[in-house]
Amino acid sequence: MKADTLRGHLDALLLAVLDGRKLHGYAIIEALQLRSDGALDLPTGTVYPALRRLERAGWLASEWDVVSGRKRRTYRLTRSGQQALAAERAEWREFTTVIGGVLEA
Amino acid sequence: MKADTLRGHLDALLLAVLDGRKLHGYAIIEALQLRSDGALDLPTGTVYPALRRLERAGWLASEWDVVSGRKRRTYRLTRSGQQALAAERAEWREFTTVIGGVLEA
DNA sequence: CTATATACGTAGGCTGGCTACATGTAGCCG
DNA sequence: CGGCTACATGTAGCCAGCCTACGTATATAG
Repeated sequence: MKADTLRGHLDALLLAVLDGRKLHGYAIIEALQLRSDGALDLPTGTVYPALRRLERAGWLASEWDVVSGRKRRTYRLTRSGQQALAAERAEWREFTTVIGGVLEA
Repeated sequence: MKADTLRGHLDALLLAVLDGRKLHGYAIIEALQLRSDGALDLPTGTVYPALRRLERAGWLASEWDVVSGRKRRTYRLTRSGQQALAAERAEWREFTTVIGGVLEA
């Protein structure tokens, strides 16, 4: 998959992977690998800044915890993050309808 | 639709709209509007440079003609443009499967 | 004691579509 | 006939957003 195609959909992926569960950054990267059968392997330099951005936007909340000596910042969706996720999903459907419609006409 | 989501899919759109017919730049923009029910309204500063790039890549060929006093550069798919379009379509299907799979899991 | 996996983070670069601008013709409306 | 809108092509430079490359640190296996 070309690298640039991800653009504009990163937020949706991060929100979706946190839907209904709390995960820390490293686990988010692994979860995305799993759910995509290895197709998505996001670098930390992409994911960590994005998570902080989403937190600043009020869509995620985080707290530190320590698991076997290692510090983790664990993220969860906020109420408004849930709404943002719903909006992102709607936009995804519209996007695929529009582009897909042109490609398969 | 967010502006940046288009990134990485523009070539596919342009190739697809030229599949089986010849069109000039202005008509390409209109054709994309039509096929997308108005959702896609690409600026000329996006389309014209992209067409020249695709021509340099060997995927399009163009020729000038004059219709009622106005000059038009009319584009058509080359053989290798056809192949590129097929590849773009395959990539689109993979892309939507991967991202859609994560969003709707 | 070294390698690997786990874990977080930032600075700066790159790329590709967009904004803004420049140019010109045809046809319509008042 | 004068101005406005639609038609038609094109470039220079900006900027958002993701990635590359780096830096830091602990736990566990061999």
